[in-house]
Amino acid sequence: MNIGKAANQAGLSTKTVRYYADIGLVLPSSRTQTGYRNYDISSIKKLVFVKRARSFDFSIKECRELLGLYEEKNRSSSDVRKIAIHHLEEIKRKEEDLKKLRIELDHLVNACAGDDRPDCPIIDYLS
Amino acid sequence: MNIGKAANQAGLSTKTVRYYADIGLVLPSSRTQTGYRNYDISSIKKLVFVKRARSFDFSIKECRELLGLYEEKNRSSSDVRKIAIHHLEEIKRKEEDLKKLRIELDHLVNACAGDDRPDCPIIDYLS
DNA sequence: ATAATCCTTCCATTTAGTGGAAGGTCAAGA
DNA sequence: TCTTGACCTTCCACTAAATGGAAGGATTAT
Repeated sequence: MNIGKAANQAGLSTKTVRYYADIGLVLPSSRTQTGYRNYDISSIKKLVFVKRARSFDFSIKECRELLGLYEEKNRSSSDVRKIAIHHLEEIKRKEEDLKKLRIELDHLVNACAGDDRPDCPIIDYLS
Repeated sequence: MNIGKAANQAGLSTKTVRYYADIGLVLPSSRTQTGYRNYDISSIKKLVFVKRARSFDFSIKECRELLGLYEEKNRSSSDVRKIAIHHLEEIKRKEEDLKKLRIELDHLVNACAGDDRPDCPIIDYLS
C-alpha cells in the first residue's frame, strides 16, 4: 500500500507518516524499486496504534516504548501499566495546574468592568 | 542594572531576559559603551509583568498585547478583558480535554492487572 | 597581574509535526 | 504514444519558548 492510502487508513497525514518513518517509529514494510514506501497490514496497525496513543497525549518516546511492548508478545502488563500510570500522573498534574489558572483568571475576568475606562484589575494583578 | 541583576529581580533567567530582548518583547532601557544591556526600573517592571502573564500561560504574542495595554494609560479595560476571556476559554477547553483523557486513561489503568502476564487492556485498547 | 565572574553573540537543540519547492513516477485518456 | 493529473520522493525552513554551550570580551576582586 502507498503512503497515501496507508495514512488514510490510519487517519494520519502523509507528512506525519513520513515523519514517523524518518524517526524510525513506524517503518514502511518495504520500498518499491522506485523508492515508494510500502505499508502492509502489520505496519498500518502500528500506525493506528501510534495514532491512538498520541490521541492520549503519550509522547513519541512513550509511543516508542508502548509500541515495543505491543510487539513483544511475552511482555509483562506491569510494564505497560507503569508507563500509563506515569503519564496519568502527568495529566493529573497538568489538569490541576489548569484548574488553578482557570479559577484565578476567572476571578480576574469577573472583577474587570470591561468598559472604556483604563482601570483594570487584570493589568493591576499582573503589574 | 546588568542583565543578571535584572533577571534576578524579575525571577527570570538571563537567557530568558536576553531572549525577550531579542524578540523585542522587553528591551533593555539602554546599552553600556561596551555593549552590556542596562535595565532600569521601568524595564524591570515590564519583565515582572511578562513573567506573571507567562505564569498564566498567556502566549508571548498575548504578552505583547497585554504589555501594550499595560503601557497605554488611556486603554479600555474591555480590550484587556477580551484577551483574558479568550485565553480563559482556551484554558477551559484544555482542561476539559485533559479531564476526558484522565478519566479514560484512569479506567484503562484500573483495568490492567499490572502483573507479569502479557494480557493488557491498555495495549488492547490502543490496538 | 591574574583569576573569577560577569557579559556578549551565535549556533544547536528541544516537540511533533507542517508547508513548500523541485523533481521523479504512475495510471488514464486522447 | 504523449500528456495530464495525481501521486510519490527528498530536502529545507518554520512553528513556541526557551535552554545549553562555545568562544571570546568586560569587570571586579585579590
